[in-house]
This record gives sequence, structure tokens and C-alpha cells, in this order.
Amino acid sequence: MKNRVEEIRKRHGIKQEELAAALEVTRQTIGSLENGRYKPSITLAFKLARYFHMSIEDIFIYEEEKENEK
Amino acid sequence: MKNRVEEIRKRHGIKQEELAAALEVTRQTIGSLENGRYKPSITLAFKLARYFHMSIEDIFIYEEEKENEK
DNA sequence: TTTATATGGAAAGTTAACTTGACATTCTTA
DNA sequence: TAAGAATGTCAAGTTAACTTTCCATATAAA
Repeated sequence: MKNRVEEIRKRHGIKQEELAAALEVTRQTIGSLENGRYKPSITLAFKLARYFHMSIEDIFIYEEEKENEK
Repeated sequence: MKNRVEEIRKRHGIKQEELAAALEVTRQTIGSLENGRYKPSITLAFKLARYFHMSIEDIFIYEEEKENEK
């Protein structure tokens, strides 16, 4: 599961902290997402999609994952 | 978070067990999703979307949730 | 340089998505 | 009506998404 959050956020000219506040999550959650430390919950994916006016599929790229998906 | 999994699955004429096997989850996971006992992980949402050839947004309906979202 | 701002990331705790296993209920169909 | 098939649902356990707290690094500005 890759994502384009960092790229899209920067294109919108906002900080991790601002995005986090807008979505009601912590800055660490945004940072961890951008750096691929974990996948978003579906709720966070929907919040990001709504915030950026994009579809979940345009922000997150699902690739056949290996032995460690859920 | 509402979803149309049961309706879509029935339209495809398959059992919970068959859908579960195709997505590599348990029958209980599908049943619990259909009956609203919990939200899907983003991976399961992507698997369902891919399986049914639909977008996540067409299967799951995100509504401003209350005090218990994440 | 110093200072402030933005980001990276680790550790420990909580919670909910999922599994396994088991039994109950509903629906067919023989 | 009895039996099998599909579904409902619970309890207990695992795991990873997220929080909180904290410190480190990079950059820019003063």
C-alpha cells in the first residue's frame, strides 16, 4: 500500500500539523503515513479523500501485498 | 460507515463463505461487516472493491461519525 | 552562530479489526 | 418434519493503527 499524501499535501501548501488538525489525528499519524510506517484506517482514508477532494483510489495505491496484510 | 456488501454479494449470487475465501478472510469477517459490527480495514475495502469491480466509495458510505471513530 | 519551525522517528499504551472455535437460528429441500 | 446449508453471533486471543510523550535532525531566518 503506497500513498501520495506527502506529495498532495505539499501541493496544497500545508504542514503535517495543519493537515493533522483538519483531520483530527496527530501529526505523528500523518508523518507515519507519509513515511509508510503503517496503512491508514478506512476512516482516515475517507477523511483524506474528502479533504483533498480526491478518491481514496487516487491517494492510495493498493498493490497485491505479501504475507503481512490484513 | 455503512456499506452495501450484502446487497452486492447477493447480486453476484455468492455465499458469505465464497466471498470470504476469495478475499482470504473468514466468513465471520464478512458477516460482521455486512451486519455493521465493525468497519473494514483499508486492505479489505480494496479487496472488496477489486473483487466487485467497483470503487471503495461505491461500496462504503462514509458519514460524519460520532465520538467513536478513528 | 543562535533560535524557531518543520519533520523523523522511537517507546509504551489503548483499541478495534480480524482469527479461531463453537453453538444457535433461519431457510431450503428432500 | 427432519436434515443440511447458509447465516448470526459470541468469547477469547492476536495484531496493527493510533495516541501521547519525548528527543533528534534539518532548514531557514534573525
